[in-house]
Amino acid sequence: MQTLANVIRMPTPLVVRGAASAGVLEVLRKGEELFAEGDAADWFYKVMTGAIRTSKLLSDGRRQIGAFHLAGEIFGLEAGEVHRFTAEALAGATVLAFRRTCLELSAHDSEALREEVLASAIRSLDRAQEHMLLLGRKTAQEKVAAFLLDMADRMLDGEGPFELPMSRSDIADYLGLTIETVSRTLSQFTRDSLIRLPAASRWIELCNLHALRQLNVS
Amino acid sequence: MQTLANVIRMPTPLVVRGAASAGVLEVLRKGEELFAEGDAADWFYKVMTGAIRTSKLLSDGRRQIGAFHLAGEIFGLEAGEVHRFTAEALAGATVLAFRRTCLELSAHDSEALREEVLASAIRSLDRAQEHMLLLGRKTAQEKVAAFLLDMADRMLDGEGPFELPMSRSDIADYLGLTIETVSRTLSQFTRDSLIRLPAASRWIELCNLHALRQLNVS
DNA sequence: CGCAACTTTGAGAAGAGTCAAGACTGGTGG
DNA sequence: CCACCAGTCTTGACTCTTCTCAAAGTTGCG
Repeated sequence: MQTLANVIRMPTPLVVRGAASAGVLEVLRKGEELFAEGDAADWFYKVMTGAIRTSKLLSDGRRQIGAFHLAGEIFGLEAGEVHRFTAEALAGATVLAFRRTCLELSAHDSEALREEVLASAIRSLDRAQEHMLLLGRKTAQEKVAAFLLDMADRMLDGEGPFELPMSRSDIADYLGLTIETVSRTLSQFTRDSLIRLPAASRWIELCNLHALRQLNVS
Repeated sequence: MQTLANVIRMPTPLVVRGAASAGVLEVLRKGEELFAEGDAADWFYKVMTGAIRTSKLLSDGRRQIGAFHLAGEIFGLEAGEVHRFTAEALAGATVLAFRRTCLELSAHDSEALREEVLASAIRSLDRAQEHMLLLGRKTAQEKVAAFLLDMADRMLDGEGPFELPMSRSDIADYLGLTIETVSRTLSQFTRDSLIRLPAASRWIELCNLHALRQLNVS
């Protein structure tokens, strides 16, 4: 189903100025795919609102989510001609799409965008390094604690419960665990009073930051 | 022992033109550290000869190697003021060092270097994505098969045995396994005639590429 | 309200880790 | 040139974390 996204992209693109340069705004609904592994990589994107997951699939269905991108982050830029991972909206999201060719023009129009893109690529690489350490060397408890602290840090301005934008399955595929292990670990954290799960399963409150940070070794 | 490296680095830096821009050549001996996690990130590097490993350590000593960099690859560029991982030479290696400030000058001198750096960052991100999939979702056998095929592809121009530049411990820390599991998996591959280990433990020959590629799911 | 999708929980299996010992390699010095 | 030693690698026995399979409990959307 291509609704708003296409309407906006095709007849008369809605060009937004600001951020860094000109871009085309796209509105995505929950679960909607922005691009898939193997698609031509003519565009790259910046998250305006909502959250995007980027993932890779093995032929037998095993999935690894490489990152959750929140507002302000740039993603989808490729070295080759095609995208090397899939990007989907976690819930509703809006993104600004940029033609990849923008970067190739040597006009200094694109100077600012270019710098933003390089900085963003380096930050993504940083995050990827950190995530490889988590995937390769941390225990299930450490992984879940790291994830919760990271999400709270990025989504929350202070204390209190907050709503995770992703399912247990997304969390599992991000942390290299199964949904059962994620669920069991959250239950254990609840029993140990590290967190509270107030009924609706995507809401969470971190109660014992100190203990969570101890689990989140570094 | 600081030999050529210091001679070159200190009195009158040997400036090399070519590649993309000016750089300072450094010679590293086996195991020598180029920079550590937390060091000021005033320089970034391009591998000229040999191989470099980049890694992160947890406080209790667990280590994750993020990448092995072979000739031609750029690494060590950071978003912040300090390096977020350690870089060490696997065996002897030479690298070209660039001042990070090169990139900040808007002169079009640095245009070409800048482009090379962005391309390199994107390629690194690509590799990181692929490696996260391996770390999070592949079995020990699949990890080792993927590693062997990748190394053979990067180090070898065709058939025949080749010498891995890294120890079992490096391989284990790269694949998120223990050295025992790496060793057992290589032994199993040998029993199954997928590879041959001709005495000297770092030499290896891939005998059954077809079977290895089947293990290396994608 | 009802059903599909998601989440939790349990029991058992298995892949990879740990601990321990022995073999091999490669470099050093006699 | 050979012997020795430290470091590296392999192998074995056993443990344990996490996965798998199964079922019951929730949630939330239509």
